[in-house]
Amino acid sequence: MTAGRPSILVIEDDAEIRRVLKVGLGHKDYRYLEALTAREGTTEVSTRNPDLIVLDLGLPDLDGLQFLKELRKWSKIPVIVLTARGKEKDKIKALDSGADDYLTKPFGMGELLARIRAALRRSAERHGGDAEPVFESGDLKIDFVRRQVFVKGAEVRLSPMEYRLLTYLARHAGQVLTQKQILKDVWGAAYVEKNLYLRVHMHQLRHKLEADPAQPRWLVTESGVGYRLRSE
Amino acid sequence: MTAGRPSILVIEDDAEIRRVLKVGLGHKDYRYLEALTAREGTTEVSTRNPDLIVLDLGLPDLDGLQFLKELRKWSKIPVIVLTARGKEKDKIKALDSGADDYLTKPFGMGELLARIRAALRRSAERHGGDAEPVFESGDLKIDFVRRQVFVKGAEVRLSPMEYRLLTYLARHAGQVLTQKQILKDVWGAAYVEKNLYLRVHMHQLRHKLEADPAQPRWLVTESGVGYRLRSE
DNA sequence: GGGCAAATTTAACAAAACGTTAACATCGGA
DNA sequence: TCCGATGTTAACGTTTTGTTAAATTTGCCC
Repeated sequence: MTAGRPSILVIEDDAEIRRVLKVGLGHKDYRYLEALTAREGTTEVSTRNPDLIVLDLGLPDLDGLQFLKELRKWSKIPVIVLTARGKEKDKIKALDSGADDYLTKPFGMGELLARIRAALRRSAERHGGDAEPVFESGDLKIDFVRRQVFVKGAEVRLSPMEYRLLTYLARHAGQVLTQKQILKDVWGAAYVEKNLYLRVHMHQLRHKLEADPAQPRWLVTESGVGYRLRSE
Repeated sequence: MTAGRPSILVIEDDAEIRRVLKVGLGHKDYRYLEALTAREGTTEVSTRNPDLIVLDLGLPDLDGLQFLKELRKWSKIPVIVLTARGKEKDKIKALDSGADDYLTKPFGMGELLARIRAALRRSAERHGGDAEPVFESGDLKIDFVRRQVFVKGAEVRLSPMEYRLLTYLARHAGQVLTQKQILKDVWGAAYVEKNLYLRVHMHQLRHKLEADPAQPRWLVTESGVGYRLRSE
């Protein structure tokens, strides 16, 4: 909501986790809403119009994934997904279905709050409408108009593919992107299986942009999932 | 004049008026081009890419107004319209359709020349952004008013095409321009596929301007994309 | 309008950049 | 310690860009 505090809808069947989240979120910065099932979640979303959703993938009635897919047909509300450890497949499927970020249980409240802040910030920028003509984070700078990339003020020369890949990551800065998503959007739908392309080009980008390519500061890999361009 | 004069396309069916304009325009300051019909005018525009158009509204085949509307879908070339006395309605419609100025017949040559100068100046300003009369970067200097180019203070002779290409790059200095963009704006819309023209002329420009043409300092290529004139 | 010089357009070929691929190394979790 | 996922490197083939010179067109003076 534009006025007052942002509202966060938690869709979660486990009472213990709900209790923790209610305490952690509802106190001062956010308005806390909750739903115990996907069905209930759907009505909550359409009647309360929350600013962000925290969704547990292991729901009793309807699969959380199914809920997400349905939601994405008509809404772009940011969704942070909670998964049980080891359910890597579900996590990736959720991201591919339009989730913005994920957290593996058990998680710390501090981390969840940080990810909520990041997602809300990205969402606000998206709504700001005008696509920023430059991206800046630390000493990495991308000028989309001039098609130039700088590290510490010095221009870096990128190939067409490298530039495409980097700008794609930058436009979704801070967000986890699955390998499939990246390949689909940067190379094209026919290339979703070509993970090697991504590895090689990511390596080249790190080589050109990172001070220490072995310890990347911006182009971080989310093992088992994909990559993320860290912002600031 | 080392770099060619602005070219003006006159679209006019009346032979007498054409004769007057040819004498008045074609003599020294401008290159005179002509077309007798709107159809002919369209091909002239797309193949010769003139700097300005003088258009008679009373054409035999297609209405001059119609021509103007079609033209404005793909080109911003300044157009000065000629109307017969009393056809006020047409005049207004022409301005609404994208004409830059108008003149009522009969008109004096002096007035037409003044309006042409004004329109060309406005057009140059539009393209240059700021109305800078000179471009300077390192020891490369372009005087847009005198149409002269200097390297380390010594004047360099450029062909008309070379000059057009260089000034186009200079007016977008620092920005990467795709081959298509350059071809469309420098050669004309009919030439967007003629990449070879661009390669050859770029080579000639480098030969004339760069200290080491193999390691260009200003006229850099953005592989897979296009070219860019680096500024300081 | 003919003829000359300059400019542009072609064509053929060379060089460089790029994407793709394979083979192998390394890392991190079970 | 094993295995899958990710990182690294170099080579290959293709596409893009550069180079040169010749053919054609254009502008222009007479």
